[in-house]
Amino acid sequence: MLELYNTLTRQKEEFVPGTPGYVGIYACGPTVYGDPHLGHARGPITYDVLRRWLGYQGLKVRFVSNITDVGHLVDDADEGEDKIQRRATLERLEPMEIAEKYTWSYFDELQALNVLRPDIAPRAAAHIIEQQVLTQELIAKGHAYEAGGSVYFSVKSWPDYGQLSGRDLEEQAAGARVEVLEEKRDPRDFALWKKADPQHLMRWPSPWGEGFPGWHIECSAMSLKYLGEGFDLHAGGIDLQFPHHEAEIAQAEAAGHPFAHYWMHHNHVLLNGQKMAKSTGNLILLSELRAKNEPMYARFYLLGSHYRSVLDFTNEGLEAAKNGYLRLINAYREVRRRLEYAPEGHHQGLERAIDTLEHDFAEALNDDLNTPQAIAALFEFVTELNKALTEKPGKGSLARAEKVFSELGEGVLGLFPERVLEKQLGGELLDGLVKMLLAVREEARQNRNFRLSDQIRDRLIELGVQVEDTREGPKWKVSL
RNA sequence: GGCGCUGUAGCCAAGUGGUAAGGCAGAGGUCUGCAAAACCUCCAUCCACCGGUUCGAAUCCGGUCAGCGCCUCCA
Repeated sequence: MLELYNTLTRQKEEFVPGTPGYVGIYACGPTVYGDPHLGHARGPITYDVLRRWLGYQGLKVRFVSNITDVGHLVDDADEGEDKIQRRATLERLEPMEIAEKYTWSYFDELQALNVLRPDIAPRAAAHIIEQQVLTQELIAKGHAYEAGGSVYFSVKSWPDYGQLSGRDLEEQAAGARVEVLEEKRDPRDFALWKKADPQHLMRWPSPWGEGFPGWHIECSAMSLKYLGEGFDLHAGGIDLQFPHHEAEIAQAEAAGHPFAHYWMHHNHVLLNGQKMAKSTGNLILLSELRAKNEPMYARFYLLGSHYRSVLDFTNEGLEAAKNGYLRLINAYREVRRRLEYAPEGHHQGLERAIDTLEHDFAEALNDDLNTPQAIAALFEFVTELNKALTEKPGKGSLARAEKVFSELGEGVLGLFPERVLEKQLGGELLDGLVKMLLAVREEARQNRNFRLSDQIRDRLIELGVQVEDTREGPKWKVSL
């Protein structure tokens, strides 16, 4: 039984889908106006594990994650240049070229991190009609008003506003630091539709003149469209809790559409103790990370801390994650290798270790997606496995061990994609060449010509090939 | 100023009332021609600090200090 921390109620609750057997999840995606950084990966990886875990348990999951390609203004929700337009001007491209370019770089980086693609990745600009319809519903119900070609949501008309973030809006108003537009009836009101200035490039016709949608409205419109009223779970970064998610709820429910039942918020990745953000330049791009390291190290690193905790990224931490990851994947590789020639039979100790892992792993993930604890269970299993391996366990138990790696390690945590396992194998040509060199080296070793044998080994290491001498002869693999 | 979160070994990180998981690093050992991988042993009398509740607290309550986040765009 899965329990998740629900931001709405501020406690862990049993996760019960509205329709038995089916789960609808909406996760806020990025505004595509720049290269994605490590911080952008935390949410996708967290919710990736969630959907994989639900899927593993036999639930049919529909995972929707949007791409914001319009409506996000530079300074605040009411004024200023559109972020994408500003970037377009800078790069001398059409705004949609910018959106397209960074949408793909986002998905490319997530793919390298073994994050499954959303079932639906709706673009805000492709849902202008839906956003306008929702806006009209709000006007009709008296929760929104038109002013000067723009439409604003009337916060005062919706008493529940502030519920998700636990804010007292009366106090908020007094301390508001945003310059207030005169056309707004209340400083807290936010835009559903904005009139386009003459120089604004992204614009659409509407009942209120040419303009573009406000930032918050897209998520209400698209989540309702693809998941229906009262869908199961809405997720996103902790920074979106207010005002973005608060606004989403208000827009949907004031229009008469019951919204999400559960809310999940993941915490930030810090760098040098500070939040990673495009605006401050304090960040590590996923592309940089990928150029220097196997991206799976980063995925493993992120899953090593709980999603609701802040994670301060350091190179030492990444190094530690790398070494731990290697320990796990080495064991997985060895199991696969042994499976090819192991005798029939079972190994009691190994069977017991697998039972323990299955139990502990499930318990950990069911407790609000406690991935650090699930990984700890994996490590304990690997220690037992390695021990059992010295006793030449039979195929039956090895097959179960293999299954646990592929179903829990890869299937649920997404840690061991075939891509990485194949990378270690190196391919047919490399396999042939290395085996040839190792045969020469073995001959040298037989003749106790260790100078030559060590030279061959050292040169191979320089080229990224690791050699291990075992009782069954030399083994090799490409270092990750 | 308002709201909230965090502080566990050299580093990372679980644990929220019953006497400190796991990983990395480190030390010693087994195996090896030497390595590598793997295994074994060791590595917090103690959970920022001070009070309190309790038979019993890292875990609950109050306070102090430190760091961070949100309140404005942000994963």
